[in-house]
Amino acid sequence: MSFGLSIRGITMDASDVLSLCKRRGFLYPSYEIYGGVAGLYDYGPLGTAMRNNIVEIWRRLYTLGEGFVEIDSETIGPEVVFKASGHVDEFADKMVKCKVCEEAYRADHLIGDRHPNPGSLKETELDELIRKNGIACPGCGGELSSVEEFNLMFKTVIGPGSGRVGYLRPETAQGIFVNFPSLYRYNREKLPLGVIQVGRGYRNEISPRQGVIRMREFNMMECELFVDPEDKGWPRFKDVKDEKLKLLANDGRELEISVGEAVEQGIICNQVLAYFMWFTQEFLKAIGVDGARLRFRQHEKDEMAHYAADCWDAEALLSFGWTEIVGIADRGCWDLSRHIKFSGVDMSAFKRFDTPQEVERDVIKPKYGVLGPKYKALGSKIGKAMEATDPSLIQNDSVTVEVDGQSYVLGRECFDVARVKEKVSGVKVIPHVIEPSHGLDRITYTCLEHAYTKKEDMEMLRISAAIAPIKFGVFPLMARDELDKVAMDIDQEIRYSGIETYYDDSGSIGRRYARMDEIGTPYCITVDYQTLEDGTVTLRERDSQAQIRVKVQDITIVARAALCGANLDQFVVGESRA
RNA sequence: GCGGGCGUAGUGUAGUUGGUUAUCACUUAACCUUGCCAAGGUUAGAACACGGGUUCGAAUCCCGUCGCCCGCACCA
Repeated sequence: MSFGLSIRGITMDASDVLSLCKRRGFLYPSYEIYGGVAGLYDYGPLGTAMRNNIVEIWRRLYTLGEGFVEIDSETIGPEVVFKASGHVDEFADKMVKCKVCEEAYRADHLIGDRHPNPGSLKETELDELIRKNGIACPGCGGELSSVEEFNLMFKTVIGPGSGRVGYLRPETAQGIFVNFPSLYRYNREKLPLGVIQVGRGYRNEISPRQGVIRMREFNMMECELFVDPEDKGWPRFKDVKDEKLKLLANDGRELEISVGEAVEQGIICNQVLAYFMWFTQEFLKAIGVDGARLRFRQHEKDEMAHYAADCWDAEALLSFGWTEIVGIADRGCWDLSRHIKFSGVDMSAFKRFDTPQEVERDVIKPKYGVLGPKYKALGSKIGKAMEATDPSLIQNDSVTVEVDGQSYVLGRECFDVARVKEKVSGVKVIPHVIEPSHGLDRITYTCLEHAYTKKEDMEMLRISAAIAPIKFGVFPLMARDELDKVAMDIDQEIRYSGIETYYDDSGSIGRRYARMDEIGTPYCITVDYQTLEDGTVTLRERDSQAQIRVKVQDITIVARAALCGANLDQFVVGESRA
């Protein structure tokens, strides 16, 4: 594919990156002293710091930038939540496999109409039906294995004894949906309402592979944006409509196109989805994901999740191939509708009209004076039922209502039809949900792999300064003659100003620079003999290896300016060094 | 779950017709040295995945377990 060609030449072995990550404290395989567990990884000191930086940038973009709110919901949920979300049925498939061709099938599908409700059967019952009916592999006719449940959610029990069945959440999203009524009230009953959540999700993957790309316990940053279903525009869309996106549409087209055109041409189904695709792209670039190795791929129609109306994945090119790191879906009203159905709670939003509308309509007015004597105690019940009946249902001058399971036909003598005026100040709508959902571990790993460079056995991470776990290395050129003391003071001053540093006085200066390069520290400050004479130090930039001299007294201001990517010329004293 | 491959210091490795104290490099730490990009020296630390068997003797052969990697399948 054409996006691949532009990056040909960057060949990467994930094991190099993972090896460095383990060696330098970014990632450790979990429980390694016991042999490890596939699909579980721990973040080391540097990995944790870096991931925290990514989360903080993301959080600020959504809360400060877009005015969204953040919540933190539980990771354990009762079964009904995941019945409503569809995960219980989607996850807990009863599977059989052909012993010959190894094709896997859903057991209940194979039963077909040999049973009225195959989906309700237990494994042993399914087994029995398959054997009794001599059902074989539909593909090759081979013998089938016994039925096994493939449950990709971690099941648990809430409370002692037999308790309630619960699951570890497979996504953070449901925690937002179930809180929608409270959040909507919090937002003073207005749409749009954006809610974000950062947290862990759990999926008992059959076969986790590829390092942190598919984990059994993983970190997500999810946003659920509730919008008016009839208005999927976005106020800031006009500001970004000329920005470019690289798209791989599900009609097979690959194109680089502006956000505005993509919506006009119907490639992306609405403004708000397109806006957040751009927003996602900017976020990813800001933390150091390589734009040349980033694209958006539209889900195939049959690939689309059970809830999605349209879905685009932000994919990064990694050594494993193009890998989904963010999914941006229009989930329509699916989630809220399901929770309405399962909980019985009204989770609609009230869409107030600008001016209340007067609506005239006909209503049935029962004549209680006639109903009472005729039906006695049932009279008022029948009357209420008649009031609730639409006058268009009147047939042959009579209306039929059902009360306590009994039908009553009421003739014209029992009611009038009257025209009434009603004030309607709005309508109830079920909000639609736009969901940018980020795989935090995959994003973190992408930053590491895209930052990884190797020159003649020298490995380094060109991590963006914004997310680098250590911002400044501080060294004395020699650990003597007071140089170390001065360097320690500078180190402390920068740390106390809120910037992460690493003090190092062991080994040659080159080795110390190399150590910092390897963990992606963008800048190093070195105290040398000139420092003692004129109060200046060298500031060395990682990628260019260029050095400038700056005043010790300016050091925290310079440090801050450097991290913001500001031009440092105004701080330079004397000659710079290549 | 199936098929294949593989488990030796933090990392990468040598070592299998069974044979003394398990090789080398990098890394790490301490000291010396070192006036800006992985210099050098001395010393130190650190490994045969686990369990059982065969044998006078097992990293090496056999059996089992566990784990990892790759493919198949699965992937909301």
